[in-house]
Amino acid sequence: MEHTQQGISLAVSTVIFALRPHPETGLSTPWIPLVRRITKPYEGRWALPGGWVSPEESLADAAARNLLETTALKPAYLEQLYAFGEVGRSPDGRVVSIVYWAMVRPHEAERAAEGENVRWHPADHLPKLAFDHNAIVEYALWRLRTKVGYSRIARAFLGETFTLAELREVYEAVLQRQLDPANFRRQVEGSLVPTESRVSGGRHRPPRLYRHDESIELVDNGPLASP
Amino acid sequence: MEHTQQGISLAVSTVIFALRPHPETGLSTPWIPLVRRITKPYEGRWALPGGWVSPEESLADAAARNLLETTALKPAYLEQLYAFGEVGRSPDGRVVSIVYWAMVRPHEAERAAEGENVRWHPADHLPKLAFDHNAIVEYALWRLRTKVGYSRIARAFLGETFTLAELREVYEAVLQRQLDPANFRRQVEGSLVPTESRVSGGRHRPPRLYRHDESIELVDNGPLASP
DNA sequence: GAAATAGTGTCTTTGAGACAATATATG
DNA sequence: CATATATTGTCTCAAAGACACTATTTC
Repeated sequence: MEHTQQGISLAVSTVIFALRPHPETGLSTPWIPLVRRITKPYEGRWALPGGWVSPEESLADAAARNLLETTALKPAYLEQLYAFGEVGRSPDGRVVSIVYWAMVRPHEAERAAEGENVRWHPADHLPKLAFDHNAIVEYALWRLRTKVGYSRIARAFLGETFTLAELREVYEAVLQRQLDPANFRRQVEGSLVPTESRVSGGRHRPPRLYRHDESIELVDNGPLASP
Repeated sequence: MEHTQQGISLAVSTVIFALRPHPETGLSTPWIPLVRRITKPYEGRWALPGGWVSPEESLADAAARNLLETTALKPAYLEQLYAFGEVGRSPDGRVVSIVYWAMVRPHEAERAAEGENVRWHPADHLPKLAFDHNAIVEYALWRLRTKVGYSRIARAFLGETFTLAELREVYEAVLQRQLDPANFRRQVEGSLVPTESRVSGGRHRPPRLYRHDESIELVDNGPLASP
């Protein structure tokens, strides 16, 4: 195990969210990729993707690199969640984990390397994970739901253009409740740019496509970022 | 310098807030204690109190211990702020700092050990600090102001009992604007327990004393805390 | 035209805030 | 009683939500 001269190891892990249909209800719901541990503490258990921080990379870079290496995913949004450093959280030495959380677009999520040791799970129905990772995912879910309520990050789950129905379905998937289409439109319309395109093909009035207002930053660069 | 086997040092620092009169306006405003650096990187500069994390203590314990050692203060509220880990933030090796922020009561703040190398400063008018500490204080101030708006932490600046005017002055000091006494009363009254005591002595109608609703937790135990 | 969703209009409720009015202490 | 703050009352405005209604496409 790598560790500091202090005898403390510094790790980075990431809770990666993508939206997929729920296995039972079929409704869109958050999923996360987990990695099966192949080394000693908690061997065989599912865990959050992560690894050690190297001296030449920032914490966010370490999170992004690790995410790419273990799942081949590039996140549309990445934000620091919390630093977990309780003494007994790893049975095998002292580990402080800086945990990030991320959102990936559905097209990106399909490319995710899935296999024997990497698999997606519905975030609200996880097996018993290694370390304190169950509690960490709970907290990340809480942060996702809270932040969707007061910011515009929900659109990180979508592509370049989208209909209001698609955006509403993202909110419904995250918040796990139905939203009124009429009221929803009024709430988000001001921060969206309408395009001239519409989506035809459905057996109903074709909806307009919208685009993100580019003046709104999607990536969280942390408190030190200059605006 | 202590550092990990990874070659990364793990530090803890704390932004400690107490309310005192502003040197110019005389109005109550947030102050923070700073420590003068007596060792090489940024020697002579003011910096946030902090130190290295030892393997036997949690991050929050390390913050509280360090706070006690350098300023002799016990916080009424302590919460993790952010983990700062940019590569170049210390000119002398790689340092990752887990930063906490704290609130202390006025009675406690008076006991603070002040001297040549420890001094209180108004948080909105600081000298050029060591490392990235100016930006960190900015962020802590932002967190304090934001959180006062949607939670009940403001009362961590007060003692056991207090009048509504005293509580309102805390909000006014943090938010830096006047609040209507009538509307303020209605907003906070539901979460306070009225006592039978009143404060006499002023040349006006004596105000009632209130107490915290004990069912509301003041200390932030982090996302892993079981409720 | 039937079905289905897109999109608009309107009413109610709720909370924040401005501000007037009344209450009760001290000197 | 004058003064000063405590405390209550009332009005306005804005946002959220419920829900009726109109629009436009495919089949």
